[in-house]
Amino acid sequence: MASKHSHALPRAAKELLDDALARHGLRGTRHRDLIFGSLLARRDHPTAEEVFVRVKAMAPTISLATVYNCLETLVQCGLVRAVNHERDATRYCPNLSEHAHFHDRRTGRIYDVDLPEDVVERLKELLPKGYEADSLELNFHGRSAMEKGRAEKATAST
Amino acid sequence: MASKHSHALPRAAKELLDDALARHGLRGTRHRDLIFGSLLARRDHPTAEEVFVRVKAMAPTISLATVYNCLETLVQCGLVRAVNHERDATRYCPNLSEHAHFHDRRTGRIYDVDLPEDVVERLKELLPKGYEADSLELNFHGRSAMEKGRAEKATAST
DNA sequence: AACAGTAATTAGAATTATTCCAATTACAAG
DNA sequence: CTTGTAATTGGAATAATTCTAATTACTGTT
Repeated sequence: MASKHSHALPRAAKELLDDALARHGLRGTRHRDLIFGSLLARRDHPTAEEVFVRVKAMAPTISLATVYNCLETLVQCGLVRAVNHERDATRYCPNLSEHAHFHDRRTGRIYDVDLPEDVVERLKELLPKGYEADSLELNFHGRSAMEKGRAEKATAST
Repeated sequence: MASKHSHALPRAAKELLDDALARHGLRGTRHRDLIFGSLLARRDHPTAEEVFVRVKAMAPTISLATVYNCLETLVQCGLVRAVNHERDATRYCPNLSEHAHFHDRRTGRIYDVDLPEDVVERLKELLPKGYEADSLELNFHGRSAMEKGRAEKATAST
């Protein structure tokens, strides 16, 4: 049975979160903990709605607005990345390392793809002078050939 | 003074369009001409609304729905690319060559950045096996240092 | 030129993700 | 325990886009 703390933040994550919030002059709250925790517990790029239903299990009174607020806060603090694909609902993933995304056209799932730092640097060299990129976003689109409809290396998403 | 044909399609573009439409079993129409023409005439990544107002000058009765329809048609035919940035309105650019986009945070403008074929190939090699990408999307985010608020090499956007 | 069949266009309603708002609640510091 | 600020809330509001159900325009055929 899932205890009230099945998604409790590991000590390290908790510190990461509280530090980041403090650095931004924001408070640590139960909802922010829960939401960050739910993202870490299941790294499948959920939408705000999906986070909402997951988190409601542990905080039944939470509102969707709060989920949006908290997610936005986490993004601002650099702990979470917002991932957009066309006009679909924004999805969220805990950041940690630089990576690209692979969008499977067939299933709609999103997979993380490791993106080495030196590749990022090389890409930035494509920019004509005068253009300073502080970040970049790389998305692949195609089909992943998975035998049993299950992810192998990368993390799946709805 | 702008004549009724100030945005008339150059012969080559007209052929490109009609061929692409024919290949997809679609008809050439005045509206499709106008919209494709307006994109080519000013390559500044306009939104559907912006295309709407531009095209209304020459076809005052055109509806926004038609603009959306035509843009979608052009995208399907591979003549135009839809560009998304976060949750902003989709912007459209005539395709022609493989390229990345640079989003200027300050102005919101989008610039095209040439993306050599061999770089694309190299990037696809980042994918673990089992993942077949048929296309990729590369977006830079940052600030462009332009002296007079005017584009130098790349094409500006609203 | 009239006809049939399909495709394109239209105006406006409907949808959807997200943001805004004004009111309440929860903390944190003095 | 007050007081100020930040967080949360539910519901209304927004904005881009899509859908719908007609109408209109072509295309190819007689």
